Amino acid sequence: MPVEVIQTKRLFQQVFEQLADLIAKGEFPLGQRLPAERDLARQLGVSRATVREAMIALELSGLVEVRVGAGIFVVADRAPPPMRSRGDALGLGPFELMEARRLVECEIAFLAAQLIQDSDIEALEASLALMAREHDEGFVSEDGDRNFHIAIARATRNNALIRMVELLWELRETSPMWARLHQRVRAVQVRAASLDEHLQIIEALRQRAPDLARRAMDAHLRRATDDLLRVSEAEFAGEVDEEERRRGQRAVAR
Amino acid sequence: MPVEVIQTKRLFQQVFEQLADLIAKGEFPLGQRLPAERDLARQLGVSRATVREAMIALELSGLVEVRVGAGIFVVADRAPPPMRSRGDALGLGPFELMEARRLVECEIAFLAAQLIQDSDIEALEASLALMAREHDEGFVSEDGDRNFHIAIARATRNNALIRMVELLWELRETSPMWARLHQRVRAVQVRAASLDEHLQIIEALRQRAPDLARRAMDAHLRRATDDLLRVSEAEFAGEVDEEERRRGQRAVAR
DNA sequence: CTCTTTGAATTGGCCCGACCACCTGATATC
DNA sequence: GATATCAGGTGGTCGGGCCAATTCAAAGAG
Repeated sequence: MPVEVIQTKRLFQQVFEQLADLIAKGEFPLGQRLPAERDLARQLGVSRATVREAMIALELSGLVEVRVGAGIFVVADRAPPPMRSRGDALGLGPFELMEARRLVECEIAFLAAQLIQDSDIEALEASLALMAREHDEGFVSEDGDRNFHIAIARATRNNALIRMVELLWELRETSPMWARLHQRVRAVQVRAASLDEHLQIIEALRQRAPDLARRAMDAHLRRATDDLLRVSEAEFAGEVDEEERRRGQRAVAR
Repeated sequence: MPVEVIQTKRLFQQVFEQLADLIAKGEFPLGQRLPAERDLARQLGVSRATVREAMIALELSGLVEVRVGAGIFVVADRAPPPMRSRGDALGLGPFELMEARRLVECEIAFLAAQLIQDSDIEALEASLALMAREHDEGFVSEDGDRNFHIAIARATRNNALIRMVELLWELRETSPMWARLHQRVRAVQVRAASLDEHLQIIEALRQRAPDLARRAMDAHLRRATDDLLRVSEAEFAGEVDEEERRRGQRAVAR
């Protein structure tokens, strides 16, 4: 027989949910001060410590702001985003990522070439130097690579674009297939080629040549996709599903 | 003279950060039990209530798991997403958003036209119908618009691209300038034009015409940017800073 | 000897009352 | 009218206390 789920939630969670609900329903309008902790505790029939714990949860959720000595104020009426990346990202394959990167980073390079400043170029060269150092030491972190691509986005001075490139790298870390595939790619060592391609991208940006920058970025990402594809064919013959495989080839052939 | 920032952080935050740091550094390996709350309180020189508040923060961050009667266990060694959207998004302007949308959504439309299936087109028509209904009733939610653009991304079958379009709409909601600007745009009513443009995009996708779809999407987003620009000139002469203004005009003229 | 029971120790959950530093707004002062 | 002052309210922190859940080893049953 199916058993009932007993009130297993901790008190502060119940308080948190109730308050979050009231805020969402507009019972506590945006900007308004919540009742004092002591009052809430009395009204809810719990101790002040419990209310405080719920407040910390509300604060971490970005719903309220605590102003010492003044009170607790509503600063948002709903929790941010459900953070869909968790669920969705599980089925996210390496070629999806590369396809998305080619789609946006080429255009970002195009735009960056029009807006880049000398200080940005210095940042790019620093990232390249980091990659070179990592390469020499055999210590292959991806920080250099990541910094490089984010630095280009930064050159557009567009926070939305920066955020998007960051998202792509965050998604990569949640992709289960990625780790294994990319480990193989690193073993095959293509870092030298990658370094050279990055250098060409920098050169195009330095010349403020949008079309050239876009082409250089496209070539870079296309080769990276090729490497992934080759490795996936060699080592993971049955594991990469058909749709993914087609995506990889389409990305190359398009 | 530059003043020092006083230790204004609340105690539980300091405890939280210290513990999160120790966990990240591997001092408390993954899966291991943390010292008892009472012990931590004694070692840290704070009260148990403070430690408990920090624990709640750690738990909400997904770093630890509380098992009543057994102890508190490390379940992850780093916070999931840096959730940069908060900080960055504050300085995020409407034209940044539109620039980013034009950059990626045009290419997405191009790709979608190659991969779209009949079921996707039905979803698009449903979104359009929702928009039309919203328009007739004067009840202008943005759900229809949002669904429409996400549905196009969905037609690419690429989860990374879908996630990116979702991100752009999430960012919009955190943009302070956006709400005010867009409210004005709605007042000027351009919904009818928007509906027609959406229809043309659907038509291009139905014909599986990539270039046409890209152009239609570009025209749509360009007009939307134009409207924003016009409103910002009329109503917020001094409030939109110069960089933002240039971005808007560049986006139109490019 | 193995398996079960049981109970003491440990742990987190929750509450109480108190004190402090800080913020705010009304009051008193100039 | 502008400014300085002060009392009340607010969150921050503390220490102590009791309870329920968990654990695990010792005691008991087979």
